[in-house]
Amino acid sequence: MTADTFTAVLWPEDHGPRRGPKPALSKERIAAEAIALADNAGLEAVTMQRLADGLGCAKMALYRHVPGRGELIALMTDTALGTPPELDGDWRTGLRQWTEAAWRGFTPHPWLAYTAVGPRVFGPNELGWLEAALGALDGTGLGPDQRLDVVALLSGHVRALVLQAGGAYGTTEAEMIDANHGILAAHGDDFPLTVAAFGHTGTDNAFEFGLTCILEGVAARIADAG
Amino acid sequence: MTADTFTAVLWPEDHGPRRGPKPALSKERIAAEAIALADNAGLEAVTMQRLADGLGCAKMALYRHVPGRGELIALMTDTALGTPPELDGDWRTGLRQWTEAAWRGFTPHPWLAYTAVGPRVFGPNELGWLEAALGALDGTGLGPDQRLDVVALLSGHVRALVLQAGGAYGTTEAEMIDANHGILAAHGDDFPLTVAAFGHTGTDNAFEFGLTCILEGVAARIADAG
DNA sequence: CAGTACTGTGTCCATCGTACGCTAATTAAA
DNA sequence: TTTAATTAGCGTACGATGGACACAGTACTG
Repeated sequence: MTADTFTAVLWPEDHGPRRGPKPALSKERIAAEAIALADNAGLEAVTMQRLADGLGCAKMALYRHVPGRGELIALMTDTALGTPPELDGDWRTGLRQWTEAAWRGFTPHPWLAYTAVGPRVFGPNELGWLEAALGALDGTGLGPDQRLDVVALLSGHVRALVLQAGGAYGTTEAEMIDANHGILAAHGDDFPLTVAAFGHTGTDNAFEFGLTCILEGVAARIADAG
Repeated sequence: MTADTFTAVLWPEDHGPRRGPKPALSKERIAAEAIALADNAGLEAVTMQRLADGLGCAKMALYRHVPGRGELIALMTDTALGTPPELDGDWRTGLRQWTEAAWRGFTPHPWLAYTAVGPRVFGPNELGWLEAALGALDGTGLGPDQRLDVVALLSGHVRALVLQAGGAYGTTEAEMIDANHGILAAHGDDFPLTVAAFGHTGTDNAFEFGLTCILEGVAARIADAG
């Protein structure tokens, strides 16, 4: 019931010639403006009013093109994901390319980590990304379930890193870091290992570390299966 | 500035004897009721009004104990996380215990996957979980940054699995699955591998698969470092 | 007993998503 | 060419939300 409206927005059908006035708005324009808004001011800044202001139209005009806010966010999400990358090489280099492309794609749109998550209706771009990753795993001895697990593992890693690097919008990331430093200064005796871990300046590449770990583990499973 | 209020809620200071009327409410009661509400009806059902109704008080009474909704959610989060587990054995069995305990802890509170994420002010329980995981990694040759990376990897895996298993609250998970089946039925020609992957009934244990992959990869890095 | 600090409450407000009906524009049918 | 059907954008209105603020009563302190 509600899911139908998501499908309608994400998979538009080509209607014939329409009758009324020429539309001044379009799903594409709305999505582009909403994405820009979310990139600049965070997802919670994407309100119907602000969106309409940015587009120079009335708030209610948006509802002619998008049934509601949820569907709008789904549309933003699939649009911002963009078209999937072309992969080459064996499964390992292919998956590495895939994950790095996803990382590059997510970085300018940190809010994707909140919207491209959980049970949801897939859009064409998202399905394309999934298909590309499964293509890299084709020919390995992994079963269908396990291939999906691997994709979930890699996309989960990208999301986690985006969240870690990104920052909450309500309060600044620097504020949070300050607050946590203050907490550790006050209660650090109870958490010595944590204090020690945060004491060192983080110079390593968390994305690379996690990606290598995952691919190493997947290689072991492929070796098992083969 | 805003982060201060989070610290104040999560790390309460012991004030001396207070003067006014005996409080009928407490942070603990509020948190418990809010957690129950979120477990039953989803995080977005946790509204100040409903929370007050459940507690039998006026909406504004809540603000005497919790400065705002954000801080309330932070409090719910740290409370629902509970106390960290005791680990034994080598790093590998310790981390496995840790991750399985987190998985068991998250399952009754799927909304944790949305709240225990991103830059945020840590509460005592959350720091305790972190300390426990770092304890398991103590003695391995990994550097401080890499230890934090491992913990992020494991907690990210738990979150991803909770989201996958849980379900969106707005629309039923079954609805979403139906919608996606319809989409694949209509546009499946463009995504043959995806169709094939979803065609098989998922009998595997995604949590176990991912956990094993990650631990295998971490073992390789520890071997490198050692 | 006075004063003071604190809890719970009622009222009020800006903002949010969105339902509904009107108007004007455009094309299909007569 | 007229007329009817359909559609885009808009204005108004409504319920729900988070929260500011002032006021009441209550308990401890002097």
